[in-house]
Amino acid sequence: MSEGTKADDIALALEESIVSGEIPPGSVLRQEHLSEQFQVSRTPVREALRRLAALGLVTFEPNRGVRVRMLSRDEIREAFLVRAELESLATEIATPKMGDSDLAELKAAERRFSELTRELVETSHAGRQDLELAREWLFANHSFHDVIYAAADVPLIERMAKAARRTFLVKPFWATGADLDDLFHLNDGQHRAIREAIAARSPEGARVLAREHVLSSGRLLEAILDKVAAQARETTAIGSSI
Amino acid sequence: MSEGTKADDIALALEESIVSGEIPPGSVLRQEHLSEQFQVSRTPVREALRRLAALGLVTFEPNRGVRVRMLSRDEIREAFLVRAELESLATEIATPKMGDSDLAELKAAERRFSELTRELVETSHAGRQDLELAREWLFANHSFHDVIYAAADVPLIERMAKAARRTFLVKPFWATGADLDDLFHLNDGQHRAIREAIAARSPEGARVLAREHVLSSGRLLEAILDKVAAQARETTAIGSSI
DNA sequence: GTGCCCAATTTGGGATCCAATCAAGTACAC
DNA sequence: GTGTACTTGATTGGATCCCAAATTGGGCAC
Repeated sequence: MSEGTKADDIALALEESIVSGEIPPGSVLRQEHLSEQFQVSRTPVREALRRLAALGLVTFEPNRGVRVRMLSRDEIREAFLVRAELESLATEIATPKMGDSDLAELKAAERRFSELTRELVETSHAGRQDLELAREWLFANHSFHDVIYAAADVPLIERMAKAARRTFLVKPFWATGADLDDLFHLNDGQHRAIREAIAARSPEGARVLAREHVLSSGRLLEAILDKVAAQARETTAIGSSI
Repeated sequence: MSEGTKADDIALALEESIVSGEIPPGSVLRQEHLSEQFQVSRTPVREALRRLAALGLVTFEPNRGVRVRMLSRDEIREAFLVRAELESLATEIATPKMGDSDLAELKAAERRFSELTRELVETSHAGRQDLELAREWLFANHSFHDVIYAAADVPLIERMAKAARRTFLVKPFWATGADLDDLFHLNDGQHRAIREAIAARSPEGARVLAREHVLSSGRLLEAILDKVAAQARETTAIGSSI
């Protein structure tokens, strides 16, 4: 439809669904079901799944099916380690290359992210769970970093960093609470620091800040996962007492 | 045959052929031809190709075919930048984790690589072109680094670094000559320096050395490519005068 | 030489079909 | 009741045949 082959379209659509949490980790993807859903035969579906498998988003379990990968805590931490490394490199490379318009774009992305962070925290305090807001928030975060990738203009880094970034699932992000506000706002503030270092033409400074920022994002995600896990345990406990 | 599905087997076989230079960059892979070659139908062949495409080894050109990617100088340089970054991280992580047996293994790999480097340089001086030797040499180089990856025990880093490493094609490596000996032996010596830093339990030192080593490997490869290009120009000039 | 049209390939994809495999249930022995 | 073997149903991996659309490489007129 949009562009290229059906297999590509399906792969992209599935990728979106998986990253956004619409299809939860651990699910088994039935070929026939997908072929109905996308109104195609099994052939392009299977090709799309092969692609996702190569990207590490799903795993083939021969004769049993394709399962959406479930990442362990270790794997998530590793993904942030890798991202920290790649992103600091990208930032270093991008710094001397960024013109005024790039910096303006960066500032706009920073501002949008700030707003959404505030919204997300408020919504969360109000006890609501807004998946769409969480998705936008995550998207805004990515946008900020994408400006840097685009300026660095090293496709391989961008590809790999984005691959590592797919561990950053949307789903848990409505599950915040007062005790995480600091982490959220820290995360937010770091964007500004990075931008200022870039504007000050300090590749080394920007590099160090970018690294620290990604690692700190990782700690935020881990804190959120802990919280979700704790909530799940609580729910289970209540459930079992009924 | 070996393990898993046919699509996986084919993908692995093709990957080997491409990296080893048996299938040169720029070739178009015909589905029917491959299905005859591997004695299977087009179905698993196409799935294998999708996987290779996701790994970045080939590109789908809709309705025209699948082409083995041809990397530009820029892309090759970028791949080494990324590898330098990932490898220095892996080395830092691996350093405190490596036991005596790991260090022994590393030393063995280092020694084997030294021998093959000597052989490769000698063979090259004698004017012979031994593709099999070049392949072994490259394999020995990879083995050294693989010991470190294994010790670091971070699968994501390993996967990504190996993806970046596939730019390191075997083919040009018989094309050495006297003026590259220094680079070859420098490269060789750096392995020793890295191992010694690891043995001295200096993660930061090992990290810096690993980074410098990969970047220097990149310079070696670029020098080789220049040489090959120069030879090709020469050959063309002679050819055109006939 | 340039432009245009046609035929041959080749791909993307659909529709069927089948063997191997696995999950789950069932029967059976103990 | 528990453990084991058998049967069954669902699903996958793959083969085979099919066809429309796109690309390519001429040939042919001009």
